[in-house]
Amino acid sequence: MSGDERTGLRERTRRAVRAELSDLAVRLFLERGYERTTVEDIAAAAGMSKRSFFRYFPSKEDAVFGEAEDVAEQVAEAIRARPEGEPPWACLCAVLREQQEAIRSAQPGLRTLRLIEATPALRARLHAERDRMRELITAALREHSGAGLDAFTADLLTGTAAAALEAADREWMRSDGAADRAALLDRAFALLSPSAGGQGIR
Amino acid sequence: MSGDERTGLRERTRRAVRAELSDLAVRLFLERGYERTTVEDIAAAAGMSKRSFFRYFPSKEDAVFGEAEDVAEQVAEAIRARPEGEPPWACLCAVLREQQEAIRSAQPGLRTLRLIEATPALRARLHAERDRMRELITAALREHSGAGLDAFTADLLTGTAAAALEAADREWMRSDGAADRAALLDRAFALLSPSAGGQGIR
DNA sequence: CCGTGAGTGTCACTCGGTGACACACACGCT
DNA sequence: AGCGTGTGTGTCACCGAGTGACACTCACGG
Repeated sequence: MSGDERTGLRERTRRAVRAELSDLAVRLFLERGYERTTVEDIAAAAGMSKRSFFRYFPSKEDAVFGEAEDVAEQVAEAIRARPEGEPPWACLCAVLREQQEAIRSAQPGLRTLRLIEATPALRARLHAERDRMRELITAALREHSGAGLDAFTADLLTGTAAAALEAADREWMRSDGAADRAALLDRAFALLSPSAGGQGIR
Repeated sequence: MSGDERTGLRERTRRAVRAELSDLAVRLFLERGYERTTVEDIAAAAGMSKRSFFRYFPSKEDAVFGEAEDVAEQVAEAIRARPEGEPPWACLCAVLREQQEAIRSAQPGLRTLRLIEATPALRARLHAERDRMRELITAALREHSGAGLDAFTADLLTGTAAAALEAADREWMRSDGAADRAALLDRAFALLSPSAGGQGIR
């Protein structure tokens, strides 16, 4: 190897091209729509061949989702680090509250989110991503809570937590990004835990 | 028109071919996997051309999902028919309990469900379907509950209900179809409504 | 017997995605 | 200097899901 200060030259240029390509792709999708923009359009606009596009992204969708660092691993880790004997729902709430910044920074911004929302293929992809994460988190939660937590209840718990996150996200989008996401998440959890004194979900 | 007893001859034969084709497709998918089975394989096995397959189903996926009658419309109707002033969560629980037979008879059976579970493309499609239904139901719920129910809470409610249904379904699949789905759904709702006396989710 | 229309096969095409090959360029080595 | 070698690239050929267009063939009613 040669002059690889920090992260290596090749890796750096590759990342730069990827980012530029992703940016370009999203811009074109927003202008002309996802379906009406072909991979060849993007490649041509970037001055490369279709084949080269696929050397940067395994699929057209991936140009939108870009990196999507695996925040699920981090959340799972945080769950395992929780005090033993803590009730699973409290554990989930606490971790999601703690990690919400990390979760969101790993997700697309408002304008990209709108694009995804409006495009069936991208929505499907987002769902798949979230499903994968939920599975990891469910496993971590069961590991944390021992034999007292059956698979059924664990599914229900993570499913409910996902609903809270999603409702908060949707409300945030409705407000054009103006709403306080942390406060929304708190509100969602409060509604789901009527014991806390609120009027709850009922 | 000619001899159209009941539903019309053409319509009947069309339905019959569709059903046969769908059956054949699912069988092939289970044998050789969804991705490794081409539309041409299915068409050939059914003695028709690829083009004709697409005259019966708009896409390969649709051969699996078949009819999927719109049960969401029915559920929305049931929500609107509920007594005025009923709290939204109670309304949701009651309607989903009442309609669960209808909901399930409109959904694929165990073996098809497993196929879907194992195939990313089909999972995505199922999610999309469920999303569409959830939107209809959310709208109906807001209509039923008047101005007291904001969009955020409505999203949270239907999202949570969806989590209950999904958890019940997953447990049912885990039990190879042996579990009592109605009882599972009741358990899920009970866990989500700790006020009822159970230990709840916390 | 003749029209009409629905169902079909065939062909050509688009678009996402993959494999194979050849070329160019930058590096490290002797 | 010349030589490999690895990495990025373009090109070409291909597959599979869909779509559009056109021609054919039956079964039907007139």
